[in-house]
Amino acid sequence: MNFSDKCYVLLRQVPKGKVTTYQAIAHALGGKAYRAVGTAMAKNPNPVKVPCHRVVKSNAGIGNYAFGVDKKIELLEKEGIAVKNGKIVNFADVFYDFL
DNA sequence: TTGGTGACTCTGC
DNA sequence: TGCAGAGCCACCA
Repeated sequence: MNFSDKCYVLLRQVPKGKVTTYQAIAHALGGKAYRAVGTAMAKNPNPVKVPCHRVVKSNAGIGNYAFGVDKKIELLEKEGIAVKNGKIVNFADVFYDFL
């Protein structure tokens, strides 16, 4: 299992209605490979099984998404996560940590 | 083997 | 408080 696969496994633990961050995933994998997490998400082979739209920036920003930021926001709002001005509303409430 | 790249983060000003 | 630059790390050619 490579780094990307580990990212995907962690991500699948994030329940619907919650989000996590690139930073949290990197820390859970025992490092500071924030950018590598982003790279892994960008190459996500199966967006259906791996909810990469639930990964946001550590400052509550949306970050990016393979199908566009608008699509990412749409998916998040469908799960009950409010997004305003490109940021997660009540970020602390919906944040999922792997600890 | 190595250098470039990127869906980011952190720190200093 | 906001911005810019440096740093980080895995992946790929």
